[in-house]
Amino acid sequence: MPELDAVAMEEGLIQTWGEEDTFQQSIEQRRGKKPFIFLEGPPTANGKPGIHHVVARTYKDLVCRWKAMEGFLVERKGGWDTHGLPVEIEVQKRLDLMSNPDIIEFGMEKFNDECRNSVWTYEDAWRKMTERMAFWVDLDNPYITLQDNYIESCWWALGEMFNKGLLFKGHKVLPFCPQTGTSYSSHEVALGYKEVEEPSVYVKFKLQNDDASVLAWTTTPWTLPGNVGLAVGPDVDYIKIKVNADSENWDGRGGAEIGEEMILAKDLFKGVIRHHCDIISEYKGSELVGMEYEPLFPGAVERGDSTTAWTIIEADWVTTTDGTGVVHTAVMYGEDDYNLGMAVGLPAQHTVGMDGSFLTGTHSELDGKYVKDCDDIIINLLSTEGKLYREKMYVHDYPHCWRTGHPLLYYAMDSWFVKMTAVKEKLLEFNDRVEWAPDWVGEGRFGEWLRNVKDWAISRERFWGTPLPVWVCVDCKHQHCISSKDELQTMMTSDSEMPKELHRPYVDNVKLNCPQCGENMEREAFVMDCWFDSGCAFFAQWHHPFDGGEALANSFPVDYICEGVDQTRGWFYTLLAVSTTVFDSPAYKRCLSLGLILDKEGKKMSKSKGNVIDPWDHFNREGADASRWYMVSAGAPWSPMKFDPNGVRETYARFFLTMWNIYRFHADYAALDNFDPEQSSVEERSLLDRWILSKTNAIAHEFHELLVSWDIHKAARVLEDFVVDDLSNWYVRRSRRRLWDENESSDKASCQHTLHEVLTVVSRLVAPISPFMVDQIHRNLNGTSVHLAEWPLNDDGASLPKRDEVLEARMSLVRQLAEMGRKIRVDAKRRQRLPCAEGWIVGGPDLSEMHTLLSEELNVEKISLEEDLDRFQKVEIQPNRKALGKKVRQELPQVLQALDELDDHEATLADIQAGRMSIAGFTITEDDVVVRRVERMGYSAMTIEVGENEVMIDVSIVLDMSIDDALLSKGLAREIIRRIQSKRKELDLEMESTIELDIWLSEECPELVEYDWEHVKAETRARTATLHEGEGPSNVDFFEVDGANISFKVN
RNA sequence: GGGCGGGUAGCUUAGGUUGGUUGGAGCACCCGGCUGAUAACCGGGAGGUCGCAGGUUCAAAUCCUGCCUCGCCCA
Repeated sequence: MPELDAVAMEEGLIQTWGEEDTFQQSIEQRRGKKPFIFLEGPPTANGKPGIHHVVARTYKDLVCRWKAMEGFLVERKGGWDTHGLPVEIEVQKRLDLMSNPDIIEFGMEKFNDECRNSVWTYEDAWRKMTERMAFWVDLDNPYITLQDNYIESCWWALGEMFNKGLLFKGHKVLPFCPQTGTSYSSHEVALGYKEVEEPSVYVKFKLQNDDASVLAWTTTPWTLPGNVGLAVGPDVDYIKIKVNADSENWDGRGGAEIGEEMILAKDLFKGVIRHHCDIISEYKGSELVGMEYEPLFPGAVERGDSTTAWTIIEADWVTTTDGTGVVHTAVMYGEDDYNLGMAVGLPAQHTVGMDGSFLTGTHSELDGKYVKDCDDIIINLLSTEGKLYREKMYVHDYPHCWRTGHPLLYYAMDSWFVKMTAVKEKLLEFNDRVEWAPDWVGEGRFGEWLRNVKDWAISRERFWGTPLPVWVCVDCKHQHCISSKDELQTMMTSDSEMPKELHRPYVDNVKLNCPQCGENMEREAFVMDCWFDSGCAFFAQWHHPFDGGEALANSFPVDYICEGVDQTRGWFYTLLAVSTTVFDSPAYKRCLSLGLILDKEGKKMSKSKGNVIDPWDHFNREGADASRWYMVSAGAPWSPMKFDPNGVRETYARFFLTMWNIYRFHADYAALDNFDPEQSSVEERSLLDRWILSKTNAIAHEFHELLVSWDIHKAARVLEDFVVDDLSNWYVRRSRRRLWDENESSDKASCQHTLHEVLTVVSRLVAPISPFMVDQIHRNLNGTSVHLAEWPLNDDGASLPKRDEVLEARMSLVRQLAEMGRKIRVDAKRRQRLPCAEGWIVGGPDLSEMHTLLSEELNVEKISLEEDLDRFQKVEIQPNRKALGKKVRQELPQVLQALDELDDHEATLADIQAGRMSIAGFTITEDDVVVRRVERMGYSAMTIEVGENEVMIDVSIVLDMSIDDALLSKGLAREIIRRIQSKRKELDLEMESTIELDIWLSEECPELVEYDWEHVKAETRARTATLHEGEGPSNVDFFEVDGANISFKVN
């Protein structure tokens, strides 16, 4: 058996899987079985795959593999997300196209071609990563969001929403750059914050039926012509002041006459008003509501049918942290403003065009000018009209265009919405049906989001995406939403052509005949939010409803999705949004939400920080098995994971190497003995075998239960501990001698069968998480791939070996006693190789069957059960704090101290039993104390408490530390054996080859008796052996024990 | 500002719902031991204000309140 090269083994298996098409087989062999539907959240292949993608794909894969082994039909269709802003930005950067007009000039067709190509930049890298990490998914027949079929399904879904009256056109206030003609996502906005100093103004709004003015503050004077309302907090306190004297130090324009009256928030008045004045009355904000004021720029905005325009209105978000407690409201230039305006019916009219300059008719001095150049003009206008109280320079962070550096304007853009607020109750109800892991993401984070659901703005003023299939009549404004290619064909005008594909600019050229008036209809020039695309994945992947009706019927709602927690408001939401509005159903039954991946310092991984981990570093070093196992066992799936590269190394060394060596131990001897599990059978298993088989049963059940409850990390840890601690460090360690036996023995066969069985079960349990090494092991043991095998729990564990809990408990005790024995030896400075003559177990259950195990482990000649408890043990009384605390409460410290000061525990126990014991006025009963039997001083011994709950027993182990010649001889033999064995290993001898041995014992050596010498010869496979007295020649190996020199030579 | 989650040894973490003996592991470090499956393993040592401050209690890592801090999402 060659040394382990995990990477080579994994690469070899990938090839094997490719050749025998194991993935396809694993599906085909379960054809006809109940399906388990996994939906792949489509990645975008225009970014390089990173370690976080490996994490997500591991969780996706392991659940699918597990379910497949459970007997489900688990088809796994791949998918690619190919639309969206990041794609366009990438291309824009490369081609230096700064703005939408630039793109149009460059040519939309060419631009979209570039986008289409750019989408596949890293497809190969994704494929390689996917294959190398063994994520089994069908990448040869994936769904792709840019394909016409996919788009047609999305159109159909939008058509359904339109027909249900859920689609409407409104405005959305977005950060907008007039220079590039582009609105920005929050991500892009974050790129361009700059600290700037700008004029802010306190403006007097003269009331209609009152002498006073209301004072409002704004940092964007250019929005003042658009003012149509003043917002106050209903519970905020406001005051009316009257100027009674001039200000002593005035800076800049503006001012106030003596006798002038102004209204503002009480809390802010001191910081705002520079004049001497009297407070003449106080109001709650709610009392001001409804008061009318004079428009600042008459005629800039048409009143229309609004009854609330230029009045005071209430808004609960108004605070007194800055300004005047009165918020100037220009409906089209702020999100709060817009929402408030819609709620109370303010006119929604622009005063600024999309080029960033004032519209004609705003004001003669402003019309046609770029708004940011008008601050000064506006301030002057206000000042000369007596409408300015103060100006003040203001420093703040303001978002700027990350390309041009110009300030962004918050601007109400035309936008199409899905009326999610209309289906809020449904969303909540459907969400309740989803099994979330962890549950708090569903109830908390996601539930919170749904309870505050907003209408979904689904249109984007972009080029590369699913075109919005809404056409509007140029004449009668009738709207129509196209639901299919056929419908498009039927409705388009005779001079339109069917688009060559369902993208811009081709669809833009199609005109429809208006069913209302017969005029032409033109498409609304938007593309859809790419989240809409992916939200349609569960049916669009089958081209529903045009094809694959059956595929959908069998696969909806899907059983399982799994993505990062950042998808809560992304994909998790859009799937539910689409399924609720279109299908009146949840989209998925189970959702595993994964934590973010951080570097080992807990920082987010990002290219700029340079702390991104390349998965290939680990694939090529420890392999994909260790990488996957590490990621899964490092913490709960939903916890943020600090990725420590060293952890992968540890996982490899501790778990995989150990597992491989267990396998190799079995395989080496199986090969020597021509072991065949089919041919031979075994009547009776030894105690050790029955124990590890019982543990295997227990661990398989536990592992399964933990997977079911999504505690995947705990499952992995439990299994790892079993393999390392139970299987390797106890079962195999204590079984080595059994397989060394060269004769056929039933005990050896029992051991081989046991290892074969246990390794088979372990392989199957590990397979979903780390699919490589265990497949190799399973193939070698059973001749078939583990991925085609049955899950060990499929028959509720009936095929697993028998459980024997009594045996498990006893073995657990023996192992604890072994540990104690080793500790005793260290304390007594007794070398492990020097045997002890005798050992005693005091108390506890009958472990006589296991005495041999223990004596071998502890190198004790003989272990026996000591019946006379008092020989090595004494009674000790300890407080039962729980019982005593309830009884004596605050007297507990005294009682504890009194108990601690007892010296004759034996007598005290008698008193307690007789009811004669009392402390601080409390009678101490047997329930108040724990009676323990612990080792007596002066013995090399240790005691442990074993049992459960009520029945606790003390068990001690005692070792005899005396030395005699027989022991010394045995110890010497063992020293010699160990040196020669390591020499054999050093010489790289075959296990079965024999040697010629010479030993020289110096005078100081204890006598090596004949029996032990024979033992040396047998153990070291010495063909000839000679024992010399005195110092050995200088050219041979030599070592020292207890001051005596021993030399030896191996040929 | 709001919601959710975290903060335990140098590092990674268990425990926390049910308050009760000395807060468990692994890695790394030191000492010792063992070894013909093992790159391992076993025993010991050192390393902890269980984020901080209050509170409840005879008793708090655990329950309560406030704060600090990190992460994500939202505003």
